[in-house]
Amino acid sequence: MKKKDITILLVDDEPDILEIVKYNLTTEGYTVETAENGLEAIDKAKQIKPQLIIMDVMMPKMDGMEACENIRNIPELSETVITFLTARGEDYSQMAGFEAGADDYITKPIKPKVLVSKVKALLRRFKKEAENDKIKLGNLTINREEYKIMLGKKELILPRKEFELLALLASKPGKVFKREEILDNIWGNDVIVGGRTIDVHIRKLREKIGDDRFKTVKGVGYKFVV
Amino acid sequence: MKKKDITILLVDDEPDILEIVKYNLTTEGYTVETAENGLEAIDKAKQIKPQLIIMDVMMPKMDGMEACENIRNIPELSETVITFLTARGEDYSQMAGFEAGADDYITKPIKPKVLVSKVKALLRRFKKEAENDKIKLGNLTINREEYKIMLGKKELILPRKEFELLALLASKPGKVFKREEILDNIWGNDVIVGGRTIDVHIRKLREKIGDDRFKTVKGVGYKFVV
DNA sequence: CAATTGGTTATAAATTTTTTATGAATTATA
DNA sequence: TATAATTCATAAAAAATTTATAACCAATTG
Repeated sequence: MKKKDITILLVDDEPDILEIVKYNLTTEGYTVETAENGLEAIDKAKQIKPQLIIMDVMMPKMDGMEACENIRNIPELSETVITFLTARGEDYSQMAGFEAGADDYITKPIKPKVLVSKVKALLRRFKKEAENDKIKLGNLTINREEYKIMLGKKELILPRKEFELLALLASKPGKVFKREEILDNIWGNDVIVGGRTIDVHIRKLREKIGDDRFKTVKGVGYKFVV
Repeated sequence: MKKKDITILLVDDEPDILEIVKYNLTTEGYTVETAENGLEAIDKAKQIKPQLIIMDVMMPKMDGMEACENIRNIPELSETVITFLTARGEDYSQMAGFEAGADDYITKPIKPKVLVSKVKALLRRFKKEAENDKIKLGNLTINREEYKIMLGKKELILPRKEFELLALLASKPGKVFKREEILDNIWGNDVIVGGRTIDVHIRKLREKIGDDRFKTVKGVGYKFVV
């Protein structure tokens, strides 16, 4: 499952919060839907079957708690993770919230990074499904679960960075991944590495997987070809 | 959109910070404007419509927070990304800033490389616009994602400049692109190249794609014909 | 501490890009 | 029309950029 296919339902009565949280999650690549109160949330949840619901506790019409209980009773949403937005210190709501079936809390005021990493953590189990997917390309199989590569009959164990790089390039054979793109995906955009780091990893992959599978597009990046 | 067309508004009351950050971003190729307080920032933002505003939180006359709120209320700047400069550990500012409509934070002390990569990340969504599309013209297909050309059944890999030139001309078949226009688009306004550079690239394209596809309009420029 | 991994650096190699020089084509002009 | 002046085409050389690779170092792991 790609990030884009992960839908998050965001419920809050303050448009400002909706906007900024939605922005941050959308930027991360998730699909985000919004609702402004509990009733609307239940409706939307039924429709879009989100993987995650982020919901304010206090809302007009129907508060988060009540909505949560309702949603928990909908069988097709049993897999959905529900997390509450709550003002820091509102301990009582947490207790009550857990009884209502919430999985986690995010405290206000919201910090973008905390929010995003929390969401990622909560969605990990959904991503795992995707990660378990084996990528098969000709005689090459990338098995994420066991972190190994099958090259024909031969089994290869790659170090993490090499594995990730291969997995990235192989996730879209033919596509040229720009250096910047590779760095963002595998190193993260805060990590600074020298200009030759990618080359070195590519070389190692070429040694192990085969020289001809990795094409250099000079001035642009690299691509994996089948 | 080329980097040069991306304008960043930098707001800080310390001239040292302005200078060093401006230097780093200018070196990267961005156009950088500066302001020294919130009031000036709002003025300038209206004028130059920057894609990104990097603003100190604490400033005289009007602090970053207030300026941020103001800017967020200007419709034509709704797409502008705002990020704060904040001393590490100033958590309180993050909370408040988030509510004021900030998108991200950069913590002081500023590390140039981190700054630059962060800026790149923030601007990514603007750049993404023009990136992913195939141009099809008769038996010629320009595939930007894979950085390759299909000429009938034949696959061609062009060097970057040639690829960009072809993509530019082919983006409007029939239109005559003036030399100046080509230079602006592919080399950028401030890169100075000799008078024969374009010709040479055209010749290479003619060799690879076909002599008759590129028409010379003497005294004006070149056009691509189908 | 030995082995592995992730990363850097220096240098070589490859390729791309630009310039240069010369001739051809076109346009302007006497 | 002949001549001069522009402008472009082309091949080849030169310069600049970008990548490949080996060797090395630091951090981590067991």
